[in-house]
Amino acid sequence: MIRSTADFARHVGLARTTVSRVLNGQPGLKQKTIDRVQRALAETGFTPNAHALHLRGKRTSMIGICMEDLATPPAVRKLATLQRVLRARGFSSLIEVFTPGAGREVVRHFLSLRVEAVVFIGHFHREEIEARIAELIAHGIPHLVIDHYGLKNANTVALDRAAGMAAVVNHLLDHGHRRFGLIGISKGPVSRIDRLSGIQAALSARGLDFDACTLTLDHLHERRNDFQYGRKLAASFMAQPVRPTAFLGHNDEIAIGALRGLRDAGLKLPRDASITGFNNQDICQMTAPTLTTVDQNIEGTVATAAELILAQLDRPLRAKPIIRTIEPRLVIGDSTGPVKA
Amino acid sequence: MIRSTADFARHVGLARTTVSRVLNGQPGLKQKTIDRVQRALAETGFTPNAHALHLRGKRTSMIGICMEDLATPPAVRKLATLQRVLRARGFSSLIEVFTPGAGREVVRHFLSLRVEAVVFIGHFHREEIEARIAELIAHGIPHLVIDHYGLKNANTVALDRAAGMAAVVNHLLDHGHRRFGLIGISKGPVSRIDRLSGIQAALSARGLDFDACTLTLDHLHERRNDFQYGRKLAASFMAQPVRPTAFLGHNDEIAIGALRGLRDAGLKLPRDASITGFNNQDICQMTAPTLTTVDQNIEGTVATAAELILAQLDRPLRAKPIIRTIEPRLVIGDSTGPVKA
DNA sequence: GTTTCAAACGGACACGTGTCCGCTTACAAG
DNA sequence: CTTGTAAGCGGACACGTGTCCGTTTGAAAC
Repeated sequence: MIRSTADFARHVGLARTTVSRVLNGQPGLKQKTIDRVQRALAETGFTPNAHALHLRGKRTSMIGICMEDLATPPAVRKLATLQRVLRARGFSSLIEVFTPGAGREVVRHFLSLRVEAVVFIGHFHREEIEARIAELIAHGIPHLVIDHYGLKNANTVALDRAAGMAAVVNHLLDHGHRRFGLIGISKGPVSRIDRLSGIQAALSARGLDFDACTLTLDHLHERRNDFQYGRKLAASFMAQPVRPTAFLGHNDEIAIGALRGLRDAGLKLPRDASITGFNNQDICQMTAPTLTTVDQNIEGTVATAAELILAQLDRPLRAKPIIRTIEPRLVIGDSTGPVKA
Repeated sequence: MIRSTADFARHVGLARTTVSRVLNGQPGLKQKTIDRVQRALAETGFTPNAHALHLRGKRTSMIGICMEDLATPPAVRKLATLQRVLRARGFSSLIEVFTPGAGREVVRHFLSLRVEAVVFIGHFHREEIEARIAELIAHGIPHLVIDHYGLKNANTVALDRAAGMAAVVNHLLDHGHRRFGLIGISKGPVSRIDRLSGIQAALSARGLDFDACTLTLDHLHERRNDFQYGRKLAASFMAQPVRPTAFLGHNDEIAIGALRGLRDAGLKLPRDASITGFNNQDICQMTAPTLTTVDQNIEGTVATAAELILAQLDRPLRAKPIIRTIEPRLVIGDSTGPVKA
């Protein structure tokens, strides 16, 4: 078994140094010798040990990617896109799921492998990820966070979810809606570009009061962010004495669940109610009616992210964190329409 | 910047060898010294260079994973599950998309990184993947193929799709159906465990003729395996003089597309027609009616795959390929029912 | 002050690689 | 046959690590 250039050179019948010079394209070699080595290379499939190369000073060309999870379609699409972009630039992707509490091990592992940068995709436990980022900075390793906006000292690329929700709300306001049901959009700690702040901004821009215009029933069911949760919430809304004319879903699954819940209650959409999702997943086109939603512009997000990461590789570490906001795009489907007269 | 145990030892004020002995838990050290090193370790976050460790003889604990694509939900679920299982066993996952023509580079890259095994997930260009597997065998690297059944000399774990389709067909036969429309299930080269062979087997087991009982219109539209394709196919079926009473979808998306197409044409399901999918994705529970489908048992598949891969690591390479077949499970939804009287 | 011994030190080596550099070939020109 | 030179040979080194082993240190015991 050929395990080293020494083995390989023996196999070809040349000195190790000569083979090495061929492999690295150095001059002063007879064409015949070069051909001989190339042929043996193709035959045996020998590949120099990447670890030894790195030890000698070669860059690892590895990028660590920490995923919040590998279950939600938008997260996976970001990962897939990022992997493709990085691969095209000659980098390989080391992927780990950043489970709460195991973050330290994940980042240590990346550090021990001397990755050139670490990308985080998703939303994380704030203190934990900030500690990891601080660790990376201390080691001089570039990092980038996709999605989780508002972290201290973190280079971030995040969708302007507020703008997305504002577009949705404006679209519905234009259709005459004034009472909004929030499906899975809870009130809590909010950053500048979160969904809730976008709703608030859009409403107050038209002189409407947020609390008067919106209704949330999230406390009635265990929060799950999926189809069944949306369905249950819709049923609960139907049981209310006065119900909203439009429903804002936290994501597409939950919106489709709510859509189903409303139809179960006998409503025709968009005649009797409007409903919107978020993310523009494939399923938005599979429902009847098709779902009005917000496209994340994942291509743009990842392109920006890749650019930022790669730009950091050869330069010294920046002191000031880089923040980029991605503009979403409203995708109008058949699930929204004029408010019922 | 601390880049080596030498740097780190200098930082702590100890000899490199002493630090190394602490890191590797050797005896004969004063507790005070151990504590001093541990503390500095926690403070600086120093991690020994994994590449140097491997050069010294330590295993890489890396597994290469070749994906056919990262876009289809079942493939991603397999990846996510496999990654989780491997991580739990202390292995990290190096993921690459195996684009046609680039297979050689991907495998070479894995070899240069001295991965301990390579897993392929999906269906690939037959000759290319067989060449890659031969290359891996020649290098003494264990491999495993998930899904692509029938490859020469390949260790394989694959779903028995024939059994899945047979279960579906039997379910429909029990409901009195005798005319089946194939939605995206084309006749072509077929392996023993492919969907088509399952349909054929189930029909002939009841003395029915395959060609008389099935109808395919795949030639009418460009093959795409998605929602829109299913929808178009359903419309085409509706235009036929005699139409099937049951439709067999190649996957869930296509089935849901067909379901939509049939409803567009005014049919009520399952009263006027039955329809089935394949894969048991989340969306099967989101449609009205819910979709009868076939569950892949991804957990079982991946558990088997992981077990096989890990079992190969410490033993010498087997001469005979290992083949495991996974039994699917019929999931009955509301999209199938008795044939219209 | 002397002895004793645990504990730390530090030089060496191997792992696989690329590169430098002095040495040995072999072949062609004279 | 002598000389010149291009081409290949092979020893050495560094990279970061763990481990072996002989040497030094320092504090406790006497």
